[in-house]
Amino acid sequence: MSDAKKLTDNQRRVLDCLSAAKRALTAYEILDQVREEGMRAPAQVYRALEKLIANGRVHRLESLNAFFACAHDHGDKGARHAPANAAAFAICESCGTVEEYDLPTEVAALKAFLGENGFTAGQINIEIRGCCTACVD
Amino acid sequence: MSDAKKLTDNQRRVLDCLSAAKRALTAYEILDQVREEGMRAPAQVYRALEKLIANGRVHRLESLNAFFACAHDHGDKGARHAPANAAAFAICESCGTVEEYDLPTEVAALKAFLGENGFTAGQINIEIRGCCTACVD
DNA sequence: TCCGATTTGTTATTTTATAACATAATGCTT
DNA sequence: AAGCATTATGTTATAAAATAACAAATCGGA
Repeated sequence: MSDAKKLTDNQRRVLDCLSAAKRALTAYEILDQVREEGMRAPAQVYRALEKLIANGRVHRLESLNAFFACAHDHGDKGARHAPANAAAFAICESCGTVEEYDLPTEVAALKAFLGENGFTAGQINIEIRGCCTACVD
Repeated sequence: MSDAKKLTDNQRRVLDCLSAAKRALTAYEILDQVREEGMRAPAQVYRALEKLIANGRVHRLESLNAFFACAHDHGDKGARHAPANAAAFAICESCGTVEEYDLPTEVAALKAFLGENGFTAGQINIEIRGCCTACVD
């Protein structure tokens, strides 16, 4: 009873494309790259992304309207995200590189704070714009 | 030498519209409401929003593609956000209500953590989807 | 009052994302 | 293996969100 869902061909194409990038790609950038593999329409890409996101294999970076392959292990044995986990994304505004960080402590603190204010937290999204190590020179 | 910028008529119209809402409004929802006051085109709304965001009077909620009036005091004397501050937005998925919370401690911790990883943090965006007090019943 | 900078109004276009629907593939259950 | 539901696919069209470009108007300080 593994959580791993077998990916369809289209989902695999989209995920491979994202995994090969260090930065986030828009749906249309992905489409450009998978066109030669037979995917022709935006809806096909968006559908694949929808599933990949549901599986925890891809994250959507809201502030970029773009998508990023999850840094965690999602091998065929399927170690997907536990729902309680959450990540923060550091986005370099110079080179576009994205780093994903796990912040279990910080996220727990945030949920606790919100809970005290009567808010039941679900999906948490943390995105930080800035400048990465390679670009500070 | 106040930080307060005097708002233009269009900026005032857009801000008033947002201030009257407890939820975030999209640019086109704003446009619908200010049409009767003479604003006709998306570009006019987006331009007003751009300035209001730069002034710290309005926040953009990235995960909604929508805009929200800042909860802080921005009277004519102009207490705008210090750049170091950051906020988190709790978005109720049931009623759409948005609550803005200051999280100076959490944000400082986040910046420190990123700094240790060689990342210089700029704009920080934290958005939490969930369920508000009024909607848990 | 003059000059530069900013704001405005406007039209057109780009970018991002869904709707709708017929067909095809997949995975159970028997 | 046959039937049946579910899920995925391909396709066309459209909606929603944001920006480009440019001429005209307005604002604010020397």
